[in-house]
Amino acid sequence: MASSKSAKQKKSVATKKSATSARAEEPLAMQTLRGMRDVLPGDQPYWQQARKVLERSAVEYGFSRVDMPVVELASLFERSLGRDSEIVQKQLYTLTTKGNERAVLRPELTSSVARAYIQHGMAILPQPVKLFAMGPVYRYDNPQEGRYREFYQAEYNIFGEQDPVLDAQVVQLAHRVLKNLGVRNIQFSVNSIGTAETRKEYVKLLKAYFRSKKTKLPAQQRDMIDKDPLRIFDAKDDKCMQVCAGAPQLIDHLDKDSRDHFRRFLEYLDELNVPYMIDSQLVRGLEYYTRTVFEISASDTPESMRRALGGGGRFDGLVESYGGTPTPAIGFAFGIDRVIGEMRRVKAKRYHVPQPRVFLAQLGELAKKKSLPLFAEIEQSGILVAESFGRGALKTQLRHASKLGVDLTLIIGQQEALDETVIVKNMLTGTQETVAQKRIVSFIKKNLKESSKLVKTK
RNA sequence: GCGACUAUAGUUCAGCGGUUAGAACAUCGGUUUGUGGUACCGAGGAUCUGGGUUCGAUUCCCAGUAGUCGCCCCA
Repeated sequence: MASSKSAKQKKSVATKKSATSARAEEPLAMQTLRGMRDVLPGDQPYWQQARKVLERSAVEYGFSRVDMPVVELASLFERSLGRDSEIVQKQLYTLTTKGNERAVLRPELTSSVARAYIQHGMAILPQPVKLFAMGPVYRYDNPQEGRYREFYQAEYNIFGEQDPVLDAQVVQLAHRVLKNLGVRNIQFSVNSIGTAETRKEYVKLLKAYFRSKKTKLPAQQRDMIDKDPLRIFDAKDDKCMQVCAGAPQLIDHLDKDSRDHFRRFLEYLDELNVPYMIDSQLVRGLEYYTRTVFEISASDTPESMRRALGGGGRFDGLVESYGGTPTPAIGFAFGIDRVIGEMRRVKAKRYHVPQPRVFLAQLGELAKKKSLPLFAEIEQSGILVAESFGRGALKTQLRHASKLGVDLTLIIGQQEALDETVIVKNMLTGTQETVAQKRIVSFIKKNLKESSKLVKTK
C-alpha cells in the first residue's frame, strides 16, 4: 500500500512539474473549452451527409461558395446586428490584436458575406449574385441542448434582386435540403416586418400600447418597452402572451410595398407545397432584417418546434448601411448542429463511410519493406486497403483484419517477398492462393467484384 | 445573466463513513514455430478540483469547475 501511494505521489509531482515547465501555473486539463466540442469519427457520418447535401443543394440552386475569415472587425457586426442587440452586447468573443485592432470571432455569417460582396465589387457581376457560405460561428452564450458556443452555420444569400419570388425560392431550397437529409415534418413560420421606416412608425404604436398595459407586464418586459418593444413578443409567460395577443399587429401596419411584397411571397409559397404558417409575432433578433422573415423547425413535437433549425429573411438595407450601393438581398442560415440533431432524432440516413475490403499483412523485416510500396500501388489503383504495419505477429494482423470485416487479406512474408508474390486469403471461405505481385491489383479487383455479387445475391 | 439536476476506468454502470473501489464492453497481450472470426487465460486503466466535518471521506457538508436540462436569447 505504501509503495502504491508513493508511486501515485510521484506521478502527480511529475505531471505538475511538466505542466509548469511547459507554461504558466494554469492547470492543464485535457478538456475542450466550455461550450466547445469535438466532432469525433463516430459523429462524422451525419456531418458528412449534412455537408454533402448542403453543398450539393447550393450548386443545384446556382450558388457559388465563399469562405470568409473567422475573425472580423468588431464594428462589422455592431453596425449590422445593432449595438444594443443581445449578440453584440453579451455574446461576442472579442479580442484585441497586437496591431490594436478591435476584432471578434464572427457570431454569424451574413455580415461577413455582405462585407465580401462590397469589398470585392460584386455589384458589377450579373445580378443576382448567389453566395453560399458554411463554417463555424461563435457566441458566448450559456450552453444547453442544441446550443453551443462554437456552432456551424450554412448560409444561402442572394444579393441584388428584390422580387419576392426569390424569397420563396429560398424557402423552397431550405425545404429541399431538409427533405434530402431525411428530415420530414418541417414547418415554416413566416412573417413580414416591413421596412426600417414602417417599423419605426409601428414601434411608436406598440410602445403606446404596452405603456397602457404596463401594470400587467412583468418587470423584465416592462424595461423592454422603451428599448426594444418588439422583443416583448418573444416572452413565453401567460401574462405577457395575453397582453401581446391584444397588441397591434405589425402586419396590419405595413407600408403598401411591403404588404404587396408579403402577399406575393405568400402566393409563391402556396405554389410550393411547403407547410407554412403565418406567425405575426415572429420577430428576429438581428437588426438588419427587412420585410420577409422566416424560421424552419421540425413540427412533430412541441420541443422541436421551439428550437429552430434555421432562419432567415430579407436584408435589403444591409449593403447600403455598410456604404455599398443600395442592394436588396435575401438569405437564410441553417444551424448545422441542430439539423444534425434532428437527423439523429428521426434516425435519418447518414453518409456511408467507405470501408476497406482488403487488408495487407506482412511478416518479417524484408516483407515489411516490400509491403510499403505494395500498399501504395494498391491504394493508387483506387482500392481501399487497410494495414497494421506496426504489428509483427501474423495472428494479430489477421485478427485485426477480420475485425475490420475485409473480404481479402494479402499476406507477404519472407518467402513471398523474395518470390515477388503475395498470398491472397479469402476471409469468407478461408481459401488462399499465391499471386504474382505484378498481377495483384487486377486480381483484387476481380475477386472483390465476385464477392460483392455474392453479397447481393444473398 | 438566472434556476434545477449530475460528476467513479476509454464507454455504460455498480458500490461502501473503515482491508486491495467492482463488472460489462472496448484496448493490449497470451493459449509454442507463418494464419482470423468462437472459446479460455492474463494485463493496463477510474473516485473532477479545493476546502470542511471525522481517528478515518470515493461516500456526508460547502465552494469551484465541467456536463445535462430549463428560463432568456438564438441557429
